[in-house]
Amino acid sequence: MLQLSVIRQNPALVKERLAVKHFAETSIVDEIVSLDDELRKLKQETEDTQSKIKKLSEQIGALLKNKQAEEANAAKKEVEPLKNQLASSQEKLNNTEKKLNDLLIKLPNLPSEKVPRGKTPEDNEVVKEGGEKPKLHAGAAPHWELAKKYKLIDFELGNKVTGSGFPFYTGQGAKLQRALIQYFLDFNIAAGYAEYVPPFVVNQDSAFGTGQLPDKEGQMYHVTEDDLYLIPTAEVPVTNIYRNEIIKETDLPVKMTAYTPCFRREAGSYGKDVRGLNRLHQFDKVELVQLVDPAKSYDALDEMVSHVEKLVQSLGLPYRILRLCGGDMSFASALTYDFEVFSTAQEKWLEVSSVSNFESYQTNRMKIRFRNASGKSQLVHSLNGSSLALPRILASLLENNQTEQGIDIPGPVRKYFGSDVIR
RNA sequence: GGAGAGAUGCCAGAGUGGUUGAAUGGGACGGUCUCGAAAACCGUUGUACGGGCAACUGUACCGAGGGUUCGAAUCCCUCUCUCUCCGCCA
Repeated sequence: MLQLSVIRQNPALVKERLAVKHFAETSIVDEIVSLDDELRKLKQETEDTQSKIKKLSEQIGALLKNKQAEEANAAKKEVEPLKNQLASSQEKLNNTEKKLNDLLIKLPNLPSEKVPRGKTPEDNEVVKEGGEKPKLHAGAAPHWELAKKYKLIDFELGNKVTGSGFPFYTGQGAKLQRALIQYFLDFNIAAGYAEYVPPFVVNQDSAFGTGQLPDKEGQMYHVTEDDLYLIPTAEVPVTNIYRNEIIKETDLPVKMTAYTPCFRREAGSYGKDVRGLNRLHQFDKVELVQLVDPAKSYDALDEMVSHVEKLVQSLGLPYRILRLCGGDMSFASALTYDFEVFSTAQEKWLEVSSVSNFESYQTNRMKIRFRNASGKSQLVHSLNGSSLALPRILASLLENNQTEQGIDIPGPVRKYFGSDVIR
């Protein structure tokens, strides 16, 4: 969530920035400012009363030690009305605090200066295009047909065992999936990211910390019996590793990578986009997370974008990088770059990575801080990005690399896959 | 799942109602000493929020949430987690 101090210092600027995200309820900002004023007054009031009670209690203690029972009783009488007063101002304080918090949670992160204006995906800015779109032979097939032809993925079997959106990867398909994961992880580790295998379910606090709750509750699978959520991305458990921690400045930047399956209910999204591997309820992804000094977070973002770009390039896929417009970016993000690869047989761009700087939006919820040079604790900035989401990479790879003889495996993946081609 | 024990500062570990934000030891940091280092000695060593230009100051925090009391780390209740034993099991 946004830092209260930012809102207090410049409510007008906050409103102006929120407009870029097409966030309409700007009156919330004014409400927050006035609730904050009220909160400080109540706090002062409460603390004054507490202070008085504390002093009297100390006196009572001293009196009793001196066996001055009568004086002690008199002092006790004095405390009584103060306690009533305390109870009532404390109740007001709690109510105000809760109201303030509820409103604070409703505000999305402020978009950075670089975010293009605009409302829909068409307004996203293409900042770069790379790679070659291949010319496919006549009769080239979309990936779901190739998957069937080479027995790589069994969608029907997934339907039978679980339901739609939960495919089986079989034989060479399973092996290719595993090879890609391992290649991606090694690529990240070589760039200084520490590998984790996190839990695939998280508790409420963690889901709240990265912004999935309360905003995107319907997006996650909820294990009600234990009140746990299946992770929609490794970002959730991995970023939460540092929840409520103060990181040593010398340990920054913290760079982490993790492979996990991701579970998304995708409620209400059916139709043409869900064909084949395009949109699944369970998919594999290798994720990057960084926790950095706030002064360096945009450099870190650039570095992550270029890291992911190198990875995509190494696979030889045609790609483009988009800077998301205010209307298309996520609630918690300040600036997001999406990577899309071209799926030649479908003639469609598929999103395979989303790299974002969340500034202090997540870390303020999670209280992830570091101690700065002057000894003060300060929120770090959090960033994350996919490197990469497997199914759409697989889809694009199958389609773009198909020949009449088989499917070519990209150079760097061959040693993991153990072969140059799928036949 | 059953029985028992426990949760205190960076760590270990005292503290069972009254100057306890918390003994003691270790670690870390600063200093003295040294050519340098070790040892020894001295000192410092929490977080959050509020007030103040600042020195400073108020409040809260001893797993979490409630309660008893003039006063709670300390007593009571609920929850969570950890450990030991038994059961089950990849």
